[in-house]
Formats: sequence, C-alpha cells, structure tokens
Amino acid sequence: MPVQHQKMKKVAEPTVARLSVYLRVLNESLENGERTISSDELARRSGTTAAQVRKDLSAFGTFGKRGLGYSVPELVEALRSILGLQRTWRVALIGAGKIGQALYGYQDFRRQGFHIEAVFDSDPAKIGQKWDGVVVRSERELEAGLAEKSIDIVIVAVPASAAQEVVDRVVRAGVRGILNFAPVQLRVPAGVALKNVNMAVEIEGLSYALASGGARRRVSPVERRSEE
Amino acid sequence: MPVQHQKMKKVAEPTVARLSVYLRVLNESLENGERTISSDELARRSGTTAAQVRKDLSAFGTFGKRGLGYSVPELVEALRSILGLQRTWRVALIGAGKIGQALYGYQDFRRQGFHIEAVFDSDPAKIGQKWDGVVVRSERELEAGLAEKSIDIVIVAVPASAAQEVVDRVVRAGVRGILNFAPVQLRVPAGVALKNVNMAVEIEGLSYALASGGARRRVSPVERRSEE
DNA sequence: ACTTGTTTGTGAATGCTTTCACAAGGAACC
DNA sequence: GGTTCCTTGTGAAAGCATTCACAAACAAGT
Repeated sequence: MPVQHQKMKKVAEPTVARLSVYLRVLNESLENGERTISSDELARRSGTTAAQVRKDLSAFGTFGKRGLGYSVPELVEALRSILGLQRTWRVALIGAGKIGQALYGYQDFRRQGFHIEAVFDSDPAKIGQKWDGVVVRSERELEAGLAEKSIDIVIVAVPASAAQEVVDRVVRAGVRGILNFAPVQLRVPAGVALKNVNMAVEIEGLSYALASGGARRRVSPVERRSEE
Repeated sequence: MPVQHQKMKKVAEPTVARLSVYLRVLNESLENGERTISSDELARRSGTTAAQVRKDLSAFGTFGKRGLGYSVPELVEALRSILGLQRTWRVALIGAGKIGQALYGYQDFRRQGFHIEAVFDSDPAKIGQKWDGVVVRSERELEAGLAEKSIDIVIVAVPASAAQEVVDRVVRAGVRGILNFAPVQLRVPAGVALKNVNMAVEIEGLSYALASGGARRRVSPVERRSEE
C-alpha cells in the first residue's frame, strides 16, 4: 500500500518527531515478527496515547484496519515514505573533534540511510586522517567538497564561536538541511531546514526540575514529572 | 537582587528551555561588557520574540526596569538561580563508548556546574582506564558508586538495548535526574526527571522537511522553514 | 448472514502556548 | 518639574496541539 500524501495538511513538528519514534518502535516489532499492532499498543511503547497515534497518522492517510489495527510491515513502509527515508541522504560532517567522531560512528544514522560522505576540520593535526575510507579534509575545501560529493545535509559539530560562519558558507553553497550541535542560536534564511541538538539546554532542564522540587526525593507516586 | 520564586505558577517546559538559551546569550553579553539589554534585543539574539521573553521571565518575578531594559549581570544571576545552577551537580556517566567520551570532554557541562564524578561501562577493555582523574568502573559497581559519590544526575550513553535496565537500576538507587542519549523511549516512575537527546529523531525531522518540499532548492525568501 | 468483539478515523471540546496591544513606570533632557 | 520617549509587565485574544467520545468498519465465530 503506497502512501498517498493526499491533501497534505500542514503537519506540526511534534507530530513528525513522534512519527520518527513510532518508526523505531515498529522496526522492533517487525524484528519480533509481529504482524499487526493496535494504536493502543504502539502508543504504549512510544510513550504517548492511542488517540495521539491515530491523529498523527490520519494527517497522512488511512493505514489501519478497524477491528484489527495496523499492519506492521505496511506501516513501517508508510512511515519511511512519509519521513523521506526511502532514499539515502548524503551527509557531510563539519568538525572532527570528540563530538564529530562520536557522530561519525553513530550506527543509527547509517542504518536509516544517512551516509557521511565527507568530513571537514580546520585543525592541521586532523586533516588528512583517514576515518575508515573517508579522509578528513581542510575546511578551506568546504565549498568544493560539498559540491563534489553532492551533499544534502550537513552536521555542524564545531565550537559555538565558529558555527554561524560555517552555516553561512554551507547555506551559500546550496545545502538545505542542517543539524546543529553547537550551543548557539543559528540564523538561516527561509527555505533552509535547521534542527538543533542542544545538550546544555537539556541538562539545565534537569537542573531546573531537580532544583524546583519537581522531582521528589523518594515519595509515593502522586504527581508525574517525567517529561517527553 | 535575589530571585523571588514567588507564587510559583507552574512553568511550561518550552519556557524553561528558552530560559536556558537566554542565559547563554546573556553570558556572552556579559563578556562583551554590556550593562543592560532590552527584551527586544535578547529576543533577537535568542531566536524568539520580545513578548515571549517578557512572558517567560514574568513567571518568576519582575526583573526589568521600564524604559531601560534588564540589567545583564542581575538577569544572569536570576536565571542561574531559577535554573538551579548556583550549586554544582554531581553527575555520573554510564557508557564509555564514543558518545560517552565525547560527553565527558564536553566543556559546556563543566562550565555550568555539572561535574562528572564517575564513569561506568561493562566492557572489560574500558574498565580501569583513567580519564584525567576519573577511573572507568565496572557497571557491576554501579549502585555502590552512585551512593559513594552522591550522584544527583546520570547520563545514559549505553546502547538502546541496555538502556531501560540501566535506568531501572539507577532509579532504584535513588537518582532523580536522567539525561538519556539512547534512542529508546524510557519508562521512569513519577518523581524522576528524564530528558531525551535523540539525534535520530532530529535528523529524520530534517529528512522529512527536505523530502516534503518544505525546504526549497534555491527560491526567493517567501516562506520560513527554519525551525526552533 | 447475523451477532458480538474490537479498533479505527475524526469532528468537537479542552487545554496550552504564543502573540497582541496597551496602560503604567521610569529615564533623560530641557 | 514637566515633557517626551522607551520599554516593561500583563490581561485578553488568537493560534496550536492534545484528548475525548462515538459512529463506522471490519474480523471472527456461530
């Protein structure tokens, strides 16, 4: 059953994030050989509600069978199509420091079709290193490298102070998707998709929860305070 | 000016996340020697609106001077107090793989008062390694280590398949704050604060934006599509 | 073929968050 | 001290996202 991207209502960001979670859950179901799954069960395993699951999916078409639930393989395919994961994406990593190295080895990216085709850095000690097959190149070759390798998405893993300039260059070179790990608020022009992974913000959110007494010492389960 | 945590309205999560961004912006302003800042300017540098800034702050007290703006040093102190960053937090890192190593070296954590006091792993090749001062310990010593070092917050950087079990143990040991990097939806009891950093979800969000044509190839700036 | 069980898809209702708009407070200069 | 110019703090309005609730659809068993 192919996905009908049908009337294409505008879809909210939280919805897309949840679809991604559903897909991860469903891939596991698939490996377990489960044929079908109900919105209720999918919700339970994804940390949301059945109604939410159904609403989320309903924005893209109708995938379930009443009285039965969803076909796991079909829903996996549908979600992969919706999320644009049926093709492979050509990715460049900018910044070959600790975080860059960790991301380079991150299997989940590769598994979902994100292939890191190029790595750039400004440190002469790093330039020329060979990371199983991919050579770390000088950031001076950035524009040339992006074009040469037809890069779709760039991962920014440089220090905060260098991030905006890198992004400006990358955008000028025509890249339309950026995943930013530097803890700064970046500016990109309209038409460029930008996502931030800001660990500092997250851990400070924990600090807030603990400090403001939202998380109790060891009390009976009365009030929930476990987020996302 | 001390922070009056006043009537303590319940504060939304997005608000707390933005406070954390404001603080980062203000720290820079402080280094630049700026004395005051308007909600307008703070908003511009934080990627939000002036009204949002004022609403966010108003939940915690009144910090500004009409006609003048906010005192940068005072607001920095206020935010640090609100976010619970005036103390140091004792953190343990579980998982000494690539991601664990990257996080261990992440300066932003240390700078804001998050001190990694212990590292655990299950790999015999890693156990016993000394990471400038901190010895990597066996996960079998997890409970003992957490107690011994009075750990407040745990960072989970283990494979997805091991994450839930680790979290269960950590919670049983009394830890109330968890920062999870494993791409799974974890279950924690009420009273435990949990934050997820899910890079796979973020990059799939980019894939969606690019695939669904939300990000255009090279078109005049008509519609915004740069998120967060 | 009918009946019983289940589970979806979806308008309507609720609950949150953000944006608007403006009165009130204060600075600065004459 | 009065006047002008800014900028905050905040109710009210608008905009989004989640939850509710139920009719419609199908499976399965008799």
